[in-house]
Amino acid sequence: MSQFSLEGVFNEYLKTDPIFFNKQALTISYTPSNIPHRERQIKQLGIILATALRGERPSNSFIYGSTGTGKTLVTQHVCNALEEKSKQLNKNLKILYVNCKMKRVSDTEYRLLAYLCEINKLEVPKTGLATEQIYKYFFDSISNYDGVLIIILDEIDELVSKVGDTILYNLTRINQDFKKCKLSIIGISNNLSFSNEMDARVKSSLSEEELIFPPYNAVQLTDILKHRAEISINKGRIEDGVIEKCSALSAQEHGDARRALDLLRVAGELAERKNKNKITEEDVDVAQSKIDRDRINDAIKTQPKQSKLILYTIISYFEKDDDENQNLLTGDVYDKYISLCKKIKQKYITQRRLSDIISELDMLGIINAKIISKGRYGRTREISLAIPLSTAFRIKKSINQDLEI
DNA sequence: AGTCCACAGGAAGGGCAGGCGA
DNA sequence: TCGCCTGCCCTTCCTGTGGACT
Repeated sequence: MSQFSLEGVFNEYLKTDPIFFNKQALTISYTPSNIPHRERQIKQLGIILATALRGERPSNSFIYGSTGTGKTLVTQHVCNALEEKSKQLNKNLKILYVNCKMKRVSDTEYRLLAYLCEINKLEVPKTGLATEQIYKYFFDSISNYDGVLIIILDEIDELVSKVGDTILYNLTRINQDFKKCKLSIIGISNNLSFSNEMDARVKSSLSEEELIFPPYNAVQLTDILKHRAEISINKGRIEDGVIEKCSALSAQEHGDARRALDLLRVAGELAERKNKNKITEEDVDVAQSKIDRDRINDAIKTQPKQSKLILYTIISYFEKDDDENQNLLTGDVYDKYISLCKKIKQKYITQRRLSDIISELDMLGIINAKIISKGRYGRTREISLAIPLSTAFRIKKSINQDLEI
């Protein structure tokens, strides 16, 4: 067996001329000192929250905008500044930030409250208590707090779709029940039509102020990327057109700045690994497919066994390149899925459940499931793959290894 | 205009795993 | 260990629906 030397790998790496000098600046966790093209929103939110500096309750606000439009960044930026200022003025201000999408942290009423307790420095069990009890703990913890409390609920649409709006209703009641604590809620949502899904009372008390974050266009994205590249990538290491390409690709995807930053970062990493002098447009292309692949792989890894089996069934169907070109319908998937389960001696689920799983796979962007009506022959979903065949085959292979089909 | 197909998808609840306090 | 709680995955039962067919 040939002995390969890690020492060699490390030395080789250290010999290369690094492309980045501060890669952190190209990640979402980085908060830049200035946020281009969001001046209006920063000012608007600043005006709303400034009332906290006089010890008054800021209006509840709702922030809308699709992914990567700077909602979270702007909110955190304004809140940080507010916190700083309130310290100078010796005012009581507490800001609790929760990302409602984080699995196992805040995707249920109980977990959200437990998390709020936790970041409010109150220890509660992660599970085991009645939800009422956890409400009591949280309310007790803030009932005597004399000051302004701002709760930021990021991805609030996820929360409401999973657990309903009861929790929001209960939170908005705090101001009536407690005299000292002045609570303001900032809801951040990717879904523009989301507020229509809420109870009218919750909606009216939550949306006292509304801010809209429009998607960035390609020119604005270029601007943002140039600014970030300056503080993260060594001079002269980006080929002309790379930043523009990242911007253009991301502008197509609803003006998502996060995506643009990821593209540039991953392209840089790829170029660095190949020991290239400059990041090229070709690296951006490779980065694009790598990001898609990683996203899908991560999504599939966390899926339950039955989801994997169903996805396996669907991919197997498209693998056969017979010229029938027939559409795959829910009923077909179910039949094929049942025979697969019988073949490998697995328990199988009902069609009702399968229907839900197909919806989930659709939402994950792995398949397209369009509802169609075939008139006399019923109403069903037409299923196709939303990912390249090559990626699908790779996924199938990994499910195969995982489940030993 | 009415029928009927093949589902979609809502509602309610079961069973199990896992965590907690007593 | 037991009882209680939540989360997750699932089933059962049900109503709703778009459009080809009669």
